[in-house]
Amino acid sequence: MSAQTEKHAVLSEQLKACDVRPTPQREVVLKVILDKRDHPTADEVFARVKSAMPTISLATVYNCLDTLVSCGLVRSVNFERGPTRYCPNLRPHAHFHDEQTGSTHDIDLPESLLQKVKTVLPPGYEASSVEIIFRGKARASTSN
Amino acid sequence: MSAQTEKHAVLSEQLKACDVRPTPQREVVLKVILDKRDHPTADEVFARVKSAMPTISLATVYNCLDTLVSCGLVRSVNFERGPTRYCPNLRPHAHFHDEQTGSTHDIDLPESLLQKVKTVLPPGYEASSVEIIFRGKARASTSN
DNA sequence: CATCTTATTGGAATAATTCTAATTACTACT
DNA sequence: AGTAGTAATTAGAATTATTCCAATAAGATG
Repeated sequence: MSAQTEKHAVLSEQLKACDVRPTPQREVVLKVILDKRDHPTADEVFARVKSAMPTISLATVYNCLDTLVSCGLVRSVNFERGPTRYCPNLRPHAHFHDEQTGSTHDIDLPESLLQKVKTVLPPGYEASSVEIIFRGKARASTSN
Repeated sequence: MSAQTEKHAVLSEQLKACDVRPTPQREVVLKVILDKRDHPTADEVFARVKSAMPTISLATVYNCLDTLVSCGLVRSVNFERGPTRYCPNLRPHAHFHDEQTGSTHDIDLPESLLQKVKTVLPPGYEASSVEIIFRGKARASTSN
């Protein structure tokens, strides 16, 4: 089995495991998000996907992204005003938003910290997720 | 001095202290945000402001909100996809977003926790702010 | 292979925000 | 007070981001 075919099979399995039909569109959307590990907007995903599949529509990209988010293969993030961004990193992590460059960096979060943070919740509050966004400046920045 | 006049004077002072001209529009926008302590969108602020000042324009509401945010009298928050919301609570706090009701609750954050959270940042990262958003369900919910 | 369901498509519709150019309100001088 | 200069407001147009819709296509089920 070629590397290509195998990679394809992996994506396909990930989708099936979430009970969503592994359509070519979903596979290619998932692929471009996993390939370049940044935080693209739907439009940016659309642009990247078009080279592999020129006939795909923007509506489908939105549909696929929503599907991938709701089955947990991709996370969506909203920094300030502006389009929703999509994130391939599924480990618990925070986002650091560099205000000078506009770039976004993932910051791994140990489970212990997440637990600690949840202790500020008054009784009766059940958090299913915790999102942490830092803003500021970073010395060396390459990713986004 | 009447309570009304005095309140007016306070708002006016707050604006001047930030080096922004205390225009009637800015005062009324700030007032409606401080009066009902929820997390309104620009449109909701516009609707509330219109009863006090029917001639105000939506563009002005956006302008005033931007000004108030940048001089630190109001905070802006972005939950998922959707319009920016504005928050009168200036104490350090997190937001709890109740997924059933859609309501948002402020959760006070002790300074010690903020410090603790910042320890996850690698060297070279300087955070000027930390935003924390919980999502989940809360037992008793009234505010938003 | 007929039927039923689900996904995709392109375009129109809506929502949220920003831009623009014209007017109005202040401020600072004289 | 009068006027030049700057800043704020206004209404509406323009832009951006996203969703909706109706028609077609693809896949699953029996």
